[in-house]
Amino acid sequence: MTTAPHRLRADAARNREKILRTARTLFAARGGSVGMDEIAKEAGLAVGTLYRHFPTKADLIGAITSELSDRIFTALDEAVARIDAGGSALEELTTLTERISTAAGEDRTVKAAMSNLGIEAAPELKDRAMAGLARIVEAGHAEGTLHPDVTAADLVLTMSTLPGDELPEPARRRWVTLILRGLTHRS
Amino acid sequence: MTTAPHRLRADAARNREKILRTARTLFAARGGSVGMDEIAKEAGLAVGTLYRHFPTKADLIGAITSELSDRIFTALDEAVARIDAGGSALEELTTLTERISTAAGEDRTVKAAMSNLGIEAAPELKDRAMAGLARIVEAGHAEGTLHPDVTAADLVLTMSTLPGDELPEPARRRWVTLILRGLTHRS
DNA sequence: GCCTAACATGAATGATGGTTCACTATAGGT
DNA sequence: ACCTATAGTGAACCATCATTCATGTTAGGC
Repeated sequence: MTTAPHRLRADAARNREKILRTARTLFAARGGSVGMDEIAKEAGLAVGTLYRHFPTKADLIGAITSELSDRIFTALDEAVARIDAGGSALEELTTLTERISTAAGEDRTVKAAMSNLGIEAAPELKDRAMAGLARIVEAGHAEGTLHPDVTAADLVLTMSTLPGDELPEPARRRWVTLILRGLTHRS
Repeated sequence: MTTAPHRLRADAARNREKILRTARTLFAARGGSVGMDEIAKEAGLAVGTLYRHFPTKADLIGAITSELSDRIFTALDEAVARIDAGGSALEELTTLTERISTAAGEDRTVKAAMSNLGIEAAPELKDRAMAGLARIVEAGHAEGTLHPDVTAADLVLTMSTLPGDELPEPARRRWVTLILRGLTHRS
């Protein structure tokens, strides 16, 4: 993709990892409002070093958000795979929603990424999400467990409005229950 | 309540209103991130004047949020009154949710106030909300239109997670439909 | 062991935004 | 008309941040 001709020097590679690890933790706990200075200090480095690796704060956030997207899409793909292998769509949807809800409660980056999906996410990401969710919706309709008029867009809506750490865990759990009730077919 | 011995001078009263009017509009459109300088300029006043009336930005936001709470509680009380007068709980809940959803989409202060209800709102406010919503829940159970295990806390959850202007109007409408489906009794 | 391209450092810069205050203006009672 | 308590003004102050850059350090090829 990028030209990337140079192998990183050993110390540089080490520092890069330290930065990513630290930023992951701080962003998870307190969101994108943590300062670059604090990230650097916490990583035991100077700000300048941080900027050598990530020319902009947006770049740093982007790198971390990107890692995250991978993990989330993996979970989605696995759910779809299990459904294709004969698994229950309702069960997979439930588990997936619960997992993302928990993650959104524990990591503000997850919450932010999810909120973004609903609105200004790169079309590329949104399309990939829609594609996976569409498979789940299809299977749910075939199963008769999903309300007939529910669409993939509804699931995007569901995922993107999942509450974050502003709500305590029990409330988040309850929330998932209520939402899924609205999506599933009346028995 | 407060000692409030002094009548405001005419020009001061006029300016106070100008400030509130302007702040209402700006906060509605862009949230609490609008600067004090901008509010003052837009109101045709100097910042110092703004600070004479509201010693702190938090005070200004508080004043506006407070006005808002009144309007929202009025809507809630009216809904309860109509139910007491024999109206349908389901219908009132639907209308109330739709109204608040629309308001949250058009006014960021509403959205913020609602989000706050879920978490760090003054117990006084939360209690008042719970009381009104409890009446609706009761009536809904009696009617058989609300899912038996739904509680007032669930309605607080519903109201406090209503999406704001990050979602377009149709998505907000759809969202209300889905949520209400999760709350109402399976027919 | 030397040398230098890579890398790290952290004080300084510039932008933003809340808040203050010494000074000026005026409403409204006399 | 006059006086003064009230009110208004806006430049300046300060804290917070992202970002830069002149200077010092070091990994790793020779």
